[in-house]
Amino acid sequence: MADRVQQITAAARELLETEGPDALSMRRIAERVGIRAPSLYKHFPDKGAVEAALQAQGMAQLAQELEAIEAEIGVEPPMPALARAYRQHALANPHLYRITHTRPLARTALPEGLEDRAGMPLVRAAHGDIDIARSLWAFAHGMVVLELDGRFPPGADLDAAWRVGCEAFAHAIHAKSQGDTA
Amino acid sequence: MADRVQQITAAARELLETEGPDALSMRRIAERVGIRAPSLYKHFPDKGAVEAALQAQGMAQLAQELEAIEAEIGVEPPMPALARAYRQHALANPHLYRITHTRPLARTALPEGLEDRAGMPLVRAAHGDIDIARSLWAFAHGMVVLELDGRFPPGADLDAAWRVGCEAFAHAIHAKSQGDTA
DNA sequence: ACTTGACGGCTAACACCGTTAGCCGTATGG
DNA sequence: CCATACGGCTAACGGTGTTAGCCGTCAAGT
Repeated sequence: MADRVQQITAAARELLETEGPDALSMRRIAERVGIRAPSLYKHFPDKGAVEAALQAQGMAQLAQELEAIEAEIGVEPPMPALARAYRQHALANPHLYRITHTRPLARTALPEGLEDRAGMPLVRAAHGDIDIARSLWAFAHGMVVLELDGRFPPGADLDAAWRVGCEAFAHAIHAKSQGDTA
Repeated sequence: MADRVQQITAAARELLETEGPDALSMRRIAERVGIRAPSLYKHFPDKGAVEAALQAQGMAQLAQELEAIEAEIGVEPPMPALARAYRQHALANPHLYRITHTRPLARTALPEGLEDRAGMPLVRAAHGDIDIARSLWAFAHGMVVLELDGRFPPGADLDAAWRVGCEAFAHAIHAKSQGDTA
């Protein structure tokens, strides 16, 4: 009889990961918890609220994994490692990634500061340049969603695309730092 | 009594653009055409097929707009103008862009060569380097979907993010060309 | 100790969704 | 003249999110 809210989000997450987003229905979630669908509304106002809870989970997990990579590498240039971790997170949790990052973010339901925390590794990689950080984020997100949606041609060399993108941004960061100190 | 298929796709497109993706139901489409929902299945095998027709429309329109920009600019560096056109297309047709580019592409329902045609402007901007073209595409797509989903912070300077991204890729293209001739 | 009220289940139901089965009028071609 | 294909239709199925309303249990207050 642990916290029902937690039980429900756990059931939702398992359902999402094992059977995909179409299986994420209120009735299926309730079934997994052992209650009926209308009872879910005693704990969540609507389906969007349980999806928001999943977004919070996805965001927290991404933040944690990126921070782990930052800690692992030393003074190495962080970009290729960060990019690899970002892509790996998305490929390992495709449905969670999509529900977390490919729809409006339920910011009010998010733990304070979590969104910023998830973004900081990229900001640090960009030496604090917020514009570069945002375009770098867009690049990584774009690569990931295009891959998840099967949008690249079948034989496309995505490692190469990631590499040239990372190099382009690494150069931009380097040039910006030079310009700053000059 | 013009081609019912065309009538249906036109109704679907109007519905999508004016009321958003939730309004794109078989019953609503049929209502707009003046028939009942089951009759749609005399012309399309399922809802996915009419969505595929919309994807074809979205892809063709994007290709045409990018080609128009290419023709308009002369030997100027094409990237900022292409990026502007790409973004403008997405912002002007947000629902069409999403249905066209943020799900698996129904390639079999697409006119022959259209997908390649839509990608060629970016390939040409990348001087034929397919890896740069793909990462550039990911950058543009990422910027666009993050903006459409309201993922950037409220006051974010997206023009600046687009600019630094374009500059980074422009430099990569330039460097690659130098390296090729060297 | 009795009552009250909140909590968290439940069933029934509504309005919608995509889709199928099966019927029927029309219009065309052999 | 007949047959067949075309393109409408109604009825229905199983699914969706969600609401209304009922009821048992359990804790707190008087």
